Amino acid sequence: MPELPEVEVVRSGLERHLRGSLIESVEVLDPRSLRRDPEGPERFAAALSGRVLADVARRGKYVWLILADPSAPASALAAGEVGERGVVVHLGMSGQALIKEPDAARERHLRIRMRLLTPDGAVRDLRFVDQRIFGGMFLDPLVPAADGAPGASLSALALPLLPASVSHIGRDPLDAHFDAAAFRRRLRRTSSGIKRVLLDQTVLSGIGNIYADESLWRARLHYAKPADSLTAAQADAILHASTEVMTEALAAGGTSFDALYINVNGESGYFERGLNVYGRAGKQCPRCAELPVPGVIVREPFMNRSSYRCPRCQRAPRGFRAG
DNA sequence: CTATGAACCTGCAAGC
DNA sequence: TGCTTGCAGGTTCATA
Repeated sequence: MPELPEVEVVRSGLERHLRGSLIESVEVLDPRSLRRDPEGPERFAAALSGRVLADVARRGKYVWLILADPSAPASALAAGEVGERGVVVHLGMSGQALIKEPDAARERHLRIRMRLLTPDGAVRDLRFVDQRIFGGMFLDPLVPAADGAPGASLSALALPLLPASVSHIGRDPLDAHFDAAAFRRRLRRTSSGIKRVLLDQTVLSGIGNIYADESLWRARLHYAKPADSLTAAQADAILHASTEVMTEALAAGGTSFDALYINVNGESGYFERGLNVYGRAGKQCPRCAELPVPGVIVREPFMNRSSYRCPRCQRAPRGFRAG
């Protein structure tokens, strides 16, 4: 469910609540949420209990909690002295990371609970709630970023590290070290449809089905247009559009269609009203609305899901056949 | 290497 | 009132 803006809303909320907090205990209520953890629930809980959280970082749709170095003094936190592992959190389609009072009612899909002691002495829960269990948590070693730049798109400590299992994920468009020239070169190397490329998290990360469609609408491009047929200007237009739409969505607290996507305090974002095509089949294209014959948004099957576009603004490439 | 498809899950809405 | 089908903000792995 969540794409970059929604995940960043969660990351910044976690950072605000978790930096410097002590993990007192960990309770794994459903081991399926630790499917990707190599050592299993008991060792996961044991490894985290008693540790302090130094930072919360993100690349694309992946978030990770960085553990403080247990042998370093508290003053080392600010200097970026951190432990060797991070706790990766991926929300999948329906995951939530919530900060709650410990006695708050148990959520229906609560999967993992961490009891925390905050630096100012409060006791809080970090709760991982996930209806569909496509997301999860796992412990992962931190490794140097390939380019030596900070491994995360955003975090307080600009560490040149990231979890090993996130290292294949490309930088996201909001990352200060995103390489636009490399992105243009990558597009020229493939004849895949542009939306397929935008959804490939190794090319650039953070874009999912909503923001792919919204970016393509803003750039007036059809999802099936071969990447290697795009001009440099069109490639830049996509990059500009995706950066713009995700920045706007982030400012609005993300996109929420229902109670599934919420921030760490349980609040919904309001960017749904900023969407121009996604989920709007049968409605007029906002850009065509003033024309004599306005375009009407269509929904088309694409990669076992849906694509939304305006047939007037986003013409099919030559020889394109739907389905 | 690229490109599909299936698998992993639960819940909700629409249609019969 | 059921029951069935389709659909949902994602990723990974297996098969052509």
